[in-house]
Amino acid sequence: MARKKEFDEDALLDKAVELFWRKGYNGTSAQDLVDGLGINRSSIYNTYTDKRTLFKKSLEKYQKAQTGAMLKVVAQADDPKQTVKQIFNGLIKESIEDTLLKGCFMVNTAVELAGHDKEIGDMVINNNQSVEDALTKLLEKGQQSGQLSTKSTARTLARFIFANITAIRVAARTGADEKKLRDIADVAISAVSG
Amino acid sequence: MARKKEFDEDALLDKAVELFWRKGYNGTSAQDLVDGLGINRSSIYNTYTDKRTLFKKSLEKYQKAQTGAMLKVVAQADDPKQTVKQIFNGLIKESIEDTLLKGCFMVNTAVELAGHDKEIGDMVINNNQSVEDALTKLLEKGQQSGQLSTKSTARTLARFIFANITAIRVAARTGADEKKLRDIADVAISAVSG
DNA sequence: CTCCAACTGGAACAATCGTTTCAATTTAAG
DNA sequence: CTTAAATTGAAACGATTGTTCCAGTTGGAG
Repeated sequence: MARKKEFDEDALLDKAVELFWRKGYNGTSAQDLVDGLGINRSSIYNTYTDKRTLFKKSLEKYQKAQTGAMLKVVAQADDPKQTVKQIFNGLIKESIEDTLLKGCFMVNTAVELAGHDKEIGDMVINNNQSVEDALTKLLEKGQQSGQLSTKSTARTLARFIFANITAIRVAARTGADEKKLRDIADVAISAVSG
Repeated sequence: MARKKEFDEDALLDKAVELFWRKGYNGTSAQDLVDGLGINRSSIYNTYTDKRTLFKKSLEKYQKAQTGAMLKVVAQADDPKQTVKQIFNGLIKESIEDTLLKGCFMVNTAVELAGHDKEIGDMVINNNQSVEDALTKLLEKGQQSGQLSTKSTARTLARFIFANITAIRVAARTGADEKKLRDIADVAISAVSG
């Protein structure tokens, strides 16, 4: 047999996520990847085929982590209204700690590529649908327990909550301060409350 | 004296806006500009200095048009709640007619560049502030007439409305259908209603 | 020790990037 | 008609793009 793989593909992918997340697909050059991943140009190409493939794998990894966390939160939620609040609190905390103004990798990709790259656009759409579905389940529970507003369907409320999450992440990318993000979250939360 | 300017700089800028809006700064090449503007490479450079300057002028033109329209709507508003509804209706109409999935030039730029180009980031921040201010005035009027909720300050509500406008434009860029956009707008409107 | 694959370093690829330059042409004003 | 500025076409710039290739080196399994 032969030599073992020296680098941890998974850790490498994390670095790629970081780069693409911060500077986007077009903004990240092959040289940026060589510098940022810390492995040789050749190794990048024979491990990940090409830049676009690496980008797709990075986005996929990010989305699995993100949707995974969301599904976990929803599954464990015994107090849906409190869970919604926690989701926003976590988001705001992340955002104000995000000094590099990365925002959300999925939102950034949606804006940069979804319009002219069908395959990547579909990844974004599928992710959005997963999150919307998870939020719908969460809000349904809250409606059944009388905690949340029943003036709209759970799905409608889920789309609204998802929209406000998106908006907060866009605002974070422009460096909006905590107060602005808090305002958005507060009104959004009260809108879905009974 | 000498020859007159042959092309209409303003009409040319509109074409540049269109290009940058659709494909972003990094996604639009000098060649795209030559093809899209329909004038010579040399003419582009001696009229607009360089690509980045042309981009800034394009963004500036877009923002003047956008903020101008918003200020006009707010100034003429005698029924603030109805005006908010009209803003969302117009937005949704624009979005579903936006078959090229352009979204909003300002939002796209915020996501692509605001994080790593300070000067352009400031243009985005200033624009956002103008829109927020205009919306604040509008919502104040509605609060005074008892039409709109006074559970939050007008500025807080304005930030919330602005956030939902942003979210709708991001969603539009991924090709979201009218129903999804409508859901967001409806809950947002009811959230600011008394 | 040998073998073979993983990996490295670096050169090189053609293509495209943004930009500059220049001679030729067009057009309006004097 | 002359003059001068506006505009064009095309070539060329060096830099960087994404990608490939290959000759070495490394290191674990047989």
